[in-house]
Amino acid sequence: MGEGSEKAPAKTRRGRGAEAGDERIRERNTRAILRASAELFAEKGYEGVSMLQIAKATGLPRANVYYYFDTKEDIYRALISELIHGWELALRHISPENSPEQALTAYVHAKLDYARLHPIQSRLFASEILGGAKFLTRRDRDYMHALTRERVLVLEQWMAEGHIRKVDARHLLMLLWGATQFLSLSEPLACDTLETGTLRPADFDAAARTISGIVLSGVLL
Amino acid sequence: MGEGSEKAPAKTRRGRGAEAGDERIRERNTRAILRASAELFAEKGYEGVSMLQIAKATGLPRANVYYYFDTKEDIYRALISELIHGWELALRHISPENSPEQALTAYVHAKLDYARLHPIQSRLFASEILGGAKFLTRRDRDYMHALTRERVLVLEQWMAEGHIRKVDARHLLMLLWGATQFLSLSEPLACDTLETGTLRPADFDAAARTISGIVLSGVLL
DNA sequence: AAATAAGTTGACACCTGTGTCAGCTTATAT
DNA sequence: ATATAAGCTGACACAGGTGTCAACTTATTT
Repeated sequence: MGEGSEKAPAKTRRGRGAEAGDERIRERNTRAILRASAELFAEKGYEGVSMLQIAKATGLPRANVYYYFDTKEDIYRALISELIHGWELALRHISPENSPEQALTAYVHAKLDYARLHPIQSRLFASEILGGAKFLTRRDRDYMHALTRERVLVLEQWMAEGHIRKVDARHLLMLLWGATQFLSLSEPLACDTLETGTLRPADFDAAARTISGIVLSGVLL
Repeated sequence: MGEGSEKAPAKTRRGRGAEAGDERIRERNTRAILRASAELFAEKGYEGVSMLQIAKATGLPRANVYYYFDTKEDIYRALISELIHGWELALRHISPENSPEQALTAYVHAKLDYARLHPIQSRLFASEILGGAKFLTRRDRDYMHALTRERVLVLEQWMAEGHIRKVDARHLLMLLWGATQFLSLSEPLACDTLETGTLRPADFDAAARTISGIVLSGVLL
């Protein structure tokens, strides 16, 4: 609905060696807004967050946020379009250049590392999908679909070559997605289950080992 | 915050044999409101839904909804407290009376059946957890925790007896939760991946077979 | 130092949402 | 038929949300 109207600041270089930090106010504030709003959106969903909340969390007056983003939707969309990166990064490990063992282990660990290091992005992505993926563009979805299809072909190749058991490659991928997302998305349940107050790196590590262990001995021949 | 103020209708019996349907208006409308609002909450989250939307979806004027529920929170809480049922139902299959094969297969199928037959409840539950489980009471969480602990003990028993491989039982449970939830929670992604417009029973069946197949041959000795 | 562009802000107009209430209609009991 | 309770509803007061704007301040250029 909103056109991506970018206000181009006149980028100018200082004569002297640029002091770190206080240059490019626009860049800094834009990032701060995105950072703060991601957490809010992940927790409360798109409608659950007001511009006032975003402004307060950023430490800016509300009207100032509007100087950088025309609408709340613009902020949300800017966040969403960044999210596919993590998805892609982990999936790349499932490649014909790796052995199935390497590939699946690396994938599971990469996915859980991402979940541990970027819990907010993980939750925001899940929240967007759960809400019907209404802000993902067709382009984004097509791109994800293409990525998925490539991995399906890799897995099916391994099956044809007798490296792994013949299962539905698509459902295997979804099993991995679901299993590797659970920890960060369902943090309250996971904490209750693990009888811990907060998820520690060791918990992610244990999850990675359990998941890759079970899936590997489940599919390897 | 809101006290559970129940307006007790004077339940009276008709003289003649009660005609089906048009008795107990209160019960019928209360159910209609819960039914309609569950779908909305699941999709948009608590804050994303207005009483007007609920009223429209129910087919009642807004003020009439307030006749049955004092606040929006009351509606949401009424829904949340029903959700643990599905959780519990599937978990019961993991019992010392079953063999590990039976138990795990039955669990996976039960969980996916529930997801297929009650997609709205599944999503609502996920949405509540993702949002931080803010409306689950301590009692609810303790109960779920107790249920989980029992299953962990069953699994560890099987490990001690040499029926299944030694893995972290808690993470095995979470693997199952995550894998069996993915299909209905991430419906848009699942549809893209499976190249289908809507999830059909066959898709749930394929998921159940893939998940139980991989996990079984992953943990059985 | 003067001019210009970038950044900041309080206030405004407007809309949507919540919860309440008095008074209405319909059903049930006597 | 009349009384009483259950159910329904339009209108209201209030709180909070969105997006805009003119005027102000600060930075950068010339």
